[in-house]
Amino acid sequence: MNFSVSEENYIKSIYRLQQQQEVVNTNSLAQELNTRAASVTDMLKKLQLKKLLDYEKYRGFKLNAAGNKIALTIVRRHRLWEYFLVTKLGFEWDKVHAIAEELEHVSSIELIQRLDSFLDHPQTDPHGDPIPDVHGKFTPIKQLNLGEIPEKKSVIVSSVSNQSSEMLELLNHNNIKIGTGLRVIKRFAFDGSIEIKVNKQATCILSEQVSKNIFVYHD
Amino acid sequence: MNFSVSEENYIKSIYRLQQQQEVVNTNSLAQELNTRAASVTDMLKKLQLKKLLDYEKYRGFKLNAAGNKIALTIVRRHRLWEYFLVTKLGFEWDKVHAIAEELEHVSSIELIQRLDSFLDHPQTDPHGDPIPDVHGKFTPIKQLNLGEIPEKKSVIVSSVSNQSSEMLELLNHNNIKIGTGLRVIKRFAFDGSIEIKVNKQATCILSEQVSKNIFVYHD
DNA sequence: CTTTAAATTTAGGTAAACCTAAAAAAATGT
DNA sequence: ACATTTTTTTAGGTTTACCTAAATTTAAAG
Repeated sequence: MNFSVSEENYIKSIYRLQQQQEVVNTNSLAQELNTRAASVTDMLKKLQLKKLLDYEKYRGFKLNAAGNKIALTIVRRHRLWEYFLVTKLGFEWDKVHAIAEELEHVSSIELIQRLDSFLDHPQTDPHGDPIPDVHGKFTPIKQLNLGEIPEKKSVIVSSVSNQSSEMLELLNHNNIKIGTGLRVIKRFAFDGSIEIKVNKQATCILSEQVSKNIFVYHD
Repeated sequence: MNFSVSEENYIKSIYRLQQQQEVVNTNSLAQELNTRAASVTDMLKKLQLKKLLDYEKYRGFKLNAAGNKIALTIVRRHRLWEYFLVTKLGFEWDKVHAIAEELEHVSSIELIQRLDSFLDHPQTDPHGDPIPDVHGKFTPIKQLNLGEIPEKKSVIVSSVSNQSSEMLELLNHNNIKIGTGLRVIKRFAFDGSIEIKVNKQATCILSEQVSKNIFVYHD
């Protein structure tokens, strides 16, 4: 079956929210998509009609197996294009999200197959997120939230969940990228901010809001 | 200014028709876009309002300077993507048109700049058509129509104007591609078909309809 | 020079994807 | 338990890009 750009964006956003909350609600999806709750309800009906969604009025909704599969092909396209933009065209990793957001809707199956080969079947995108294979399978990296790493622990940055330009600009400023080694020096109970050492060199302070969006794995 | 996918497709089609006819008419544009005359009229008003079009009711229309410039940036994007698909992803030259048709609407200026550099600033697309530069400039190759080449003349294929899969399949079958040497053996007055020798080897017959869509330059 | 035919535009309507405002259901506080 | 707040849905409207059918303009033919 074939989906409109709007439908694909809804599917992708529902998928993303499901990583955090088992069942998604109308308002959070509206916020995610920069639209209004009433518009979301309209689209939910449509996606339910197309049998991609488990949806009970007033009770929330989630993608079913079919919906999940489609979400994963969109995620796959998005992350392959991001990888292309960074490794082949030389974009900075914080500039690719918006462009990949457009490219991901070009739906030729052969295009994505060939792009994948051309890029030598990359496993993760420039933000460290895994790229699903043709069947939607991927090995999730067991990631820990930087906001929960205790003092004196050393870790390596694996991915960043909030990919806004503002967020990534801040990370760039502090020389933090995928693969960077971090060590938590001090944790401030007052506001949840943490002091960290970056690559065994400079130290910096990250707000709780920032550290919650950084995922890491053990050194 | 920013244009919808529909607007861009109209602009591109008007540009293409203008290569053949100075002033474009509603019906031929409707046919080109696989839509109805009434829909075309709707869009003409819109494009005129946006000051991209010289349009006189019932009298035909053409792109003005602003419209032309936009057409050329779309053509540039389309041809760069076609070049990418063939040289980097290994697509056959007759399979890329539809995909480039989607990719061309991704509008990031930086994307196209970087793609152009990545491809080493190609001058022509896989069909032999010149790729306009950032300013819309390109050097048109002086091309002759194969349908008008006299008997016993040898020429080289420079481009193909009808890029339908069917047309290109036929050319592939006869081993004709950009750069192929052709010699007109005989011209049949009855139906305008011609007998040609391909690469000094096999001979084949091309209908007038086909030969009219092949452009060549002197050997 | 009028009649007919062809091309084009207008009028009015549809579907997709949005919106605001009001109604309905669910959650919350006392 | 019931009133209030929050969340969600419904009702009805807008815009874009289509459509058909009818009216208008231009071109062609006798």
